[in-house]
Amino acid sequence: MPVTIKCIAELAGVSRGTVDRALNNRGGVNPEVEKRIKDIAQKLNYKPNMMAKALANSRKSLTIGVLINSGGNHFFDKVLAGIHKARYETENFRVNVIIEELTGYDVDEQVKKMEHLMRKHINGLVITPINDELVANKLNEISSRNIHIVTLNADITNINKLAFVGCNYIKSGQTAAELMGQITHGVAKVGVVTGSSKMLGHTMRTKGFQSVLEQHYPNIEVLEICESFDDDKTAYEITNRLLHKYDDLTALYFCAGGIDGGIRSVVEHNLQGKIKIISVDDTENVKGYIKDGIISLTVCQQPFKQGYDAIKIVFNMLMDGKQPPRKHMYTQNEVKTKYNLD
Amino acid sequence: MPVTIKCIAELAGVSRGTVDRALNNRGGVNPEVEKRIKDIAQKLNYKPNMMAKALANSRKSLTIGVLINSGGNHFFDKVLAGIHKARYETENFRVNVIIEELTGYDVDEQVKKMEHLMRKHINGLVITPINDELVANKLNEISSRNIHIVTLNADITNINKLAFVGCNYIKSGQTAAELMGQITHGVAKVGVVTGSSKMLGHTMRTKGFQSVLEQHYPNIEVLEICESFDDDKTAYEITNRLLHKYDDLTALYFCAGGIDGGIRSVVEHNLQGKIKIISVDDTENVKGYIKDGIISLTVCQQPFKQGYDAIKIVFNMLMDGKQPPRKHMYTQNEVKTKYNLD
DNA sequence: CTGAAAGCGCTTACAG
DNA sequence: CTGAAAGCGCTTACAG
Repeated sequence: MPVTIKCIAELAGVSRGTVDRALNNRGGVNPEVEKRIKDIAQKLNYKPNMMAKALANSRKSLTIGVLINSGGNHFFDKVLAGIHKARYETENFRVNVIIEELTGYDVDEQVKKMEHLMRKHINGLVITPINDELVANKLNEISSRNIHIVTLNADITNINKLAFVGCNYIKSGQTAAELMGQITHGVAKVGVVTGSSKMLGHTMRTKGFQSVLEQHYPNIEVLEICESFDDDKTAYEITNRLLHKYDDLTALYFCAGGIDGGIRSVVEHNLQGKIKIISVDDTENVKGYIKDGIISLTVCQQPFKQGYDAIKIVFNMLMDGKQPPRKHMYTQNEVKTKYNLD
Repeated sequence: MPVTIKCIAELAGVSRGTVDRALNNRGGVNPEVEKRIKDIAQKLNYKPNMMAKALANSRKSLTIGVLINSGGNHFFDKVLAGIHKARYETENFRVNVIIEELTGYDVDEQVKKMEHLMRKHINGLVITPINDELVANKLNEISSRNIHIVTLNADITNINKLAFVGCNYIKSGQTAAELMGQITHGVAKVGVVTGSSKMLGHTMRTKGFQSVLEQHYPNIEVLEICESFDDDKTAYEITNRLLHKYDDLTALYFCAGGIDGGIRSVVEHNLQGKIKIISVDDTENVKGYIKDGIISLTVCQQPFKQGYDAIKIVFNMLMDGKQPPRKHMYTQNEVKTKYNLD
């Protein structure tokens, strides 16, 4: 028979309302009484019943806004699926989740959409922010209005947020480097195709990749690091250029969007299976390349979990005032190859 | 404003009690009325409020028994942690989780403990079964008494169960083989140290391992497959024997318990870093070997999630009669190397 | 076969 | 500063 607010009320000789006010620091309780109540709760190891809390709270309704750069980017399909699952689960609590999708990385547009969400009176915001000062300023303005912010998949510095949920980009790059070392026996010349130096995550991945090579694999040389801007056409052209320029190139690391374009170039040069390729994420196309033996392995980041957890973190804060356990909630860097793709 | 039982009651012109009885097939409702109610619910897309259901149901109390072969086996530490987390979360619903630990694989003892749990009037059972006929018979007897069974980490055939939660052992072995192929450039002589041919999972791992080598890596030869019975001392002796017998051995696959013993032998022969080693799971010791570069990589199986999900599946069945989505709930085969250990 | 009422544990507007 | 009461949505023993 678990301890309830009723037990505590009886032991403290007060009403249940007072116990509630004391335990939840709602104010307006005689300090001595409050202390007595808290002591009793402590002693009995009181643990509030979440279901009952939720039910009682369901008279108010909350809304969480989501602003996500998922337009035209299939990586985000699974992130969105995770968001939808969390949305479904939290419906019972009268929380609305409104999703705004964005294509590309236009700062003004992102800020505009943030303002749009504000007008809908959101109580929490999940966002894939562009790492830009204008965005940071707007986010700080939002957070100053007591709206809880979680950055999802991409992070931004100097803002007041509840948490970041996403990939540990450094470790992602390090893991790729370590495996590159292992599958090449430590001897290779690598071309790196990244996204954009303006994306914090992309930069960290290449840094992690290089640092491990420098420390542990002196005979792996990074020939060049090029930017695809997450675009297939650009990635195709870059890869073409790399393959022409370096005829001793033996490996490629695709660590951002545009993988399809890069692979097209490799196949057109009839180099599939001849150069070692490591990539990130496991979109349907990447899975196909792995099955075909074109890509050796890919380092993934649990996109579904990212979407799901981001919503749940805001939700927990809104419902119970519970902070997430850490500011940086990293997902696993999952290495996938032919036989553990799903 | 979500649809509630109250809305439906009003529209159907009956009481809320009747709606409840109809929607949950509790019987004793006029068939025509029942149909009318169900039609309305359908039309309004009624979705019961889980919190309210849970609260109302919390007057009955349920108990889930756990019988787990975790004695003296650190692999199960995380499985147990997952079980404890689920136990904590389900406490609010008045479900008791009682855990019985078992050391070793004695059939009689396992059956005895099952009977012991039966006397505590469990409503569900989570078990790591020994694949033995006596155990199967007892499990079928238990399931015939309407107790829901989930097999955890180890499976058993021919029993009536809700689900199996655990590793996809075949894919675990296949993944190891594929990576062995990649890190040896397809040329190696491998010694395999497995657990016991009587453990379904161990057998499947070695099968998966061999099948991929046969199909895709003709120049990797499996020298011998030996059984450690999950014991460090035995694994140590086996590995010693392998290293003496085959002086052309270039790789080892440790795919069950006893890894510490095997590694001790490798180190005593001063072969660390010289032969490629792939293992399973990520106990603290294994993590150390990976950091030291003795083990190249390890294929893990999300033990925490296994424990957590097993309890949750029984719980969902008990609370809402919800079947798990699949009979075989496989966890990810996670490949871990130096930089993505956690 | 059906309804009215009490209850699960917590919250809150209202009255004092 | 505090209590009594109604309410969140669902369930169930009881009476008819």
